[in-house]
Amino acid sequence: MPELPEVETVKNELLPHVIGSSISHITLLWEGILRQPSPAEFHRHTAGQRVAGLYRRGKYLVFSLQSGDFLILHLKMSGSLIMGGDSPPPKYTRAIIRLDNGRNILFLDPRKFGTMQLVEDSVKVLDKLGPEPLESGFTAEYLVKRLGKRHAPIKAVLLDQKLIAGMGNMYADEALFLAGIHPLTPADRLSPAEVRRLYDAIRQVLKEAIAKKGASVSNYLRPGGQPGTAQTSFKVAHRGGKPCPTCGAAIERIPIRNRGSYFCPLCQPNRIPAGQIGN
DNA sequence: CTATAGACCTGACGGC
DNA sequence: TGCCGTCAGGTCTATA
Repeated sequence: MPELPEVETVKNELLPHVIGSSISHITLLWEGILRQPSPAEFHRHTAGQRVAGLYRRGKYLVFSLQSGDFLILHLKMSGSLIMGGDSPPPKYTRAIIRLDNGRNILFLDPRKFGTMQLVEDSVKVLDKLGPEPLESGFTAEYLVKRLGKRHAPIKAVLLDQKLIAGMGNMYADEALFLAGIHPLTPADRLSPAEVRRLYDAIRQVLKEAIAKKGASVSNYLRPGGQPGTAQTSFKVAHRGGKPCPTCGAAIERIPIRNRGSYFCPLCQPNRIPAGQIGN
């Protein structure tokens, strides 16, 4: 699942292929991928445009075009961007960004959740996101302040993109494990010391995952077609029933907000009195 | 403002 | 062999 480290890797590895080259045409094999504008407008405003910059914001990938427009992509759960040539596109290819250097960027997405949109102003799409967790706007003080106002389970709150841009299910589980915090703990019941531990854990988990080029647990592949390796060092995420690397206890999986949450019942003890569980 | 459920999608996998 | 339920889960919208 592409989260911050995966999108960061895609951006880094796509960068040398796109900067300075121009889009000759974007083929939409499944029109539903396009949010806005209409396909006709979209083609008219992307054809011939030079790519001036490529950025990541949260889990969004942003191409800034010579015209001043922004092409904004989101891979959601099953999307990946793969560099290709002229051979027939593989199954699940939903769009092809054709560049004038002969290279193609294939947008693969089996589950059709991914999106693409062209906007004049990126603010409307990106401004609702909270701070980047690896940049200076994200501080322990900020996290203490914001978590103190939220009573929902910390796991659910960590996934709120208005709080931390780019956090996703896998890395939220890993960060909570590293900080020794049970995922159901109400956010406003964490002590400042615990929030500081969580702050450090979030940044550590994301940095390590970027160094390993992201995690390939299902569909995610890097632009060159290679998998990332961050999943090999997961302690709890997607490891239900397997032994905790610290204490050996079986990793548990519980649904929180309809999302699988993996944790170690011994290393992340539940401090909620019986009867109060049941969000 | 916060919180939560449902919708959007399709494939892999396990049980019978 | 096939059928069914579960799991994967980011974000938007509606509702309280």
